[in-house]
Amino acid sequence: MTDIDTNSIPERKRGSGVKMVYDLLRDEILDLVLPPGSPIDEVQLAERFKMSRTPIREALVRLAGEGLIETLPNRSTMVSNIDFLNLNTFFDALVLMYRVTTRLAARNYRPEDLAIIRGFHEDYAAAVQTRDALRMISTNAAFHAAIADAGRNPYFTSLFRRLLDEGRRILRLYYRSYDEHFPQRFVDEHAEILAAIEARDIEAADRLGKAHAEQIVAQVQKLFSRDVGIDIAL
Amino acid sequence: MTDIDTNSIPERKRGSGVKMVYDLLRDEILDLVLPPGSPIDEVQLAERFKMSRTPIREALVRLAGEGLIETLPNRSTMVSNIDFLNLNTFFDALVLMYRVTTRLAARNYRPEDLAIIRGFHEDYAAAVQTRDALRMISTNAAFHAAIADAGRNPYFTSLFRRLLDEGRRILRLYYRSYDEHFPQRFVDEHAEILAAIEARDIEAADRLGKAHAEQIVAQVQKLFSRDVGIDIAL
DNA sequence: TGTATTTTATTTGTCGACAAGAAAAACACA
DNA sequence: TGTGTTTTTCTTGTCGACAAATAAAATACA
Repeated sequence: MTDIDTNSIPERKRGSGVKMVYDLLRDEILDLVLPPGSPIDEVQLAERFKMSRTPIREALVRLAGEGLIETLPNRSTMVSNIDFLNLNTFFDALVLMYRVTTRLAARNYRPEDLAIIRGFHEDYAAAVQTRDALRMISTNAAFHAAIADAGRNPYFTSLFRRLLDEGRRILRLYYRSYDEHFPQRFVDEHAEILAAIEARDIEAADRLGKAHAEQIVAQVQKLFSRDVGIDIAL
Repeated sequence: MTDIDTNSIPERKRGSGVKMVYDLLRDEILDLVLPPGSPIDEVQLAERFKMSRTPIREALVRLAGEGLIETLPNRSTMVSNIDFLNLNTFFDALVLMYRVTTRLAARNYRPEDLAIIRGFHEDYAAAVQTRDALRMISTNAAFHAAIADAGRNPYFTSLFRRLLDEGRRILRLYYRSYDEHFPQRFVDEHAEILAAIEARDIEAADRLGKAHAEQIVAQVQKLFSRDVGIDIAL
C-alpha cells in the first residue's frame, strides 16, 4: 500500500498519451516550430515521449486526417507544405466562413457565449499591447473560433477551425522576426463585431465580419507581395 | 521460382489493408448497412478481414476523424448517430455549399471536368429510370462532388463531401422500403445546372444550385415530418 | 571515371501478446 | 427479495518484435 511509485516517473494515464502527442505536435506545426517539410520520425517521437510507436502512430494518423502532415506510403512522413500558389482559394473560404459564422453567432448566441468571446477579445487586446506576436495570432484565432461556436453549426465550425489553423501558420510566417504593426485597428474591429453580435444585428455582423476578413487578407497579401521569394524558401 | 503462392490466398499487399477496411466500413455506414448506433468490434473485424487489430484500428481512427463513428474511451465504439434535432444546421450548410461549389465550378472548370460531371449525370438519370434508390443516392452525391472538384477549392470541397456523405445516410433512411418518386425533376435540374456551368454563367449556376438544394431539403423535410417517430427508432 | 548491380541500412506496416479499465455477473448479507 | 460488494469477463490501449519496402551505400564491371 505504501510503496506505490517506488522509483518511477513514467506513471502516465491510459488514454492520455495519444492526446498529448497530438496536441503538442499540432501546436508545434501551427507555430512553425516544425516548419513545412520537416520530417516526422516515429521512433524519435517514441523515445522523446517514452512510449511505444503505437500511440505515436495514432496521433499521426489524426494529424494526417486534418491535412497537417503528409504521409508517403512506406517512406517518410513530413509536415504539410503551405500552398502559396493557391492562397486565393484559402482566402475565399476564409472570408466566407468569417461572414457565415459571425452572422450565425448574432442569431444563435446564448448569454454564456458572450463571456467566453469577450475573454478572448481581452486576451487579444493584451497581446497587441505587449506586442507578443505569437500570442496575437493564437488569441485572434481563439476569438473567432469562439464566435463560430456561438453560431452553433458544427459543420461550419469545423471548416472554420481548419482555416484558422492554416491561418496561424501563414501569419506566423510574417510576424516572425519583424514585429509588424498588428494594428490596433483589429482590436477595434473585434469590439465592433462583438457589439453587433450582442445586439443580434445579423446584417451588421455579416458586414463587419466580411470587412474584417478582407482587412486581414489584404494585409497578408501586402506582406506576401513584398517578399515574393518566400515561397521558394519553403 | 515456380512455387509462389503454393497454398495461400492471403497474399495481400502491404499498405492495402487499411484502405480496404476504411472504404468498406465507410460504404456500409453511408448505405446504412451499419445503422447509427451499431457497435464496431475490433476483434470481429480483424477476424473478418483476416488481419491484425492494428490496421483495423487505423481505419477506425480515420473514420472517427470524419465523424462517422464515435469512440467511448476504454469502452465501445459505434456508428455515429444522425442528429435529427439539428437537421436545420445540416440543411443550412448544405444549401450554402451547393451554391458556392456550383458557382465556383462555373468560374473555374476546365474542359476535362465536364466529361466527368456529365458521366455522373447520366449515371444518375439511368438510376432514376430504373428506380434504383441506392444508386440514385450515390450517383447524385457523386455528381455534385464532381462539380465541387471542378470549382477547385479544396476547403469547400472537403466540407461539401462530408455533407454529401451525411446526406447519403439521411436519404437512405427514406428511400429504403418505399421506392419514392425521386423525381424526374431532379434530373432536369441537374441538366440545367450543368448547362449553366458550361456557359460559365456564375449567377445562374448559383441560383440553380440554391433552388436545387432547397428542393431536396424541402422534400426531406416533408418526408421527415410525415413520420416523426423515426427519430425514436434510432 | 561512369554506370549497373548487389548489399546494407533505415523506416514503415503488421503482428501476437499482455495489462488496464469498465461493464456484467456472481456473490454476500440483510 | 433487494442492495452493496466482489469477481469475472470482455474490450480497448500499449508494447516489443519482426517483416516488407524503399533509399543509401558499396561493389563490380566497362
